[in-house]
Amino acid sequence: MPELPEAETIVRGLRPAITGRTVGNTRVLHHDVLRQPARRVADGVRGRTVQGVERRAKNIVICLDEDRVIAVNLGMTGRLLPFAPKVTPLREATHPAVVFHFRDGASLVFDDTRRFGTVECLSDAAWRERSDRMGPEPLDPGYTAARLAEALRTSRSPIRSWLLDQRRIAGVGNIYASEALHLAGIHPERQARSIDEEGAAALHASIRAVLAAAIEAGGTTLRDYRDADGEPGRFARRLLAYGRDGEPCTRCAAAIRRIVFGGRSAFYCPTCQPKRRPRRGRE
DNA sequence: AGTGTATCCTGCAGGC
DNA sequence: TGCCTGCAGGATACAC
Repeated sequence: MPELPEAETIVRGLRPAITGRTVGNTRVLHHDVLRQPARRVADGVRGRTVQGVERRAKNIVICLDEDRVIAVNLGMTGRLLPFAPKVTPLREATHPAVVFHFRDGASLVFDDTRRFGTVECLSDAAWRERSDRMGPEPLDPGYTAARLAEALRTSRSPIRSWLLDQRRIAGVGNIYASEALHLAGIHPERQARSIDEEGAAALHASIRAVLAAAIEAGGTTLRDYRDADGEPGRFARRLLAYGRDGEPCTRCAAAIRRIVFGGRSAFYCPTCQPKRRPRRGRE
């Protein structure tokens, strides 16, 4: 569920809520969200203090002192809910999977209905290695249109699939892939390498614009997503393509279509996003 | 290097 | 009301 803007929104809310707090006991209610023994997580975080909270792609990284991080991937329905001292976290969460108790009585709950999310305790080096395998951050100032164009040049995969591949670009998921392609006027099934410099520049600008606008709006809530304060995002009503099949395109009024490939739905406007590259100049 | 399929899980909407 | 099917912001493993 949560893509880059949702993860970013959570990070911003979490940072002031947990930075400076020291972890005490950890309670694991659902072991399947861990990728390592519960003991290793509990021992790895106990006694360590939160130095900061960061985001990488769709992951939330809680940085502890003494060379440790808690890396959280929210999957489809994951939430990270901080609670103040004296609040009973298990009474507030609906599907608690892991509870981190801080020594001052505050707590942090990883709550995940479907439990596709993951929680890991890693050394800084192990996390860096993981992070190095992920593609560039689209909002990074160093991520240029030329860089995107170059990366697209050799790939035969459909651009929507390309955008979802976290090794090629970080943080884009199914919602914002559809939105960015709609804004850029590119059909989701177009081969990545068929997109020329101009198209890549449009896509680059669209990806950044839609991600930035979604962060500004606190993310997109379709059903489950909530920020660290439990609030839904406000970007859902600004979606122009995702989930709008049958509705008129806001630009040309043609009906938005839904197609399925790569096992997932893609939404696009058949006229604004032609499958063949639009011809330039005279016929 | 691609694609399709299945898997992990729960919940909700829609059809009958 | 109940039962069924299909669908869902992700990631990965597999066969072809």
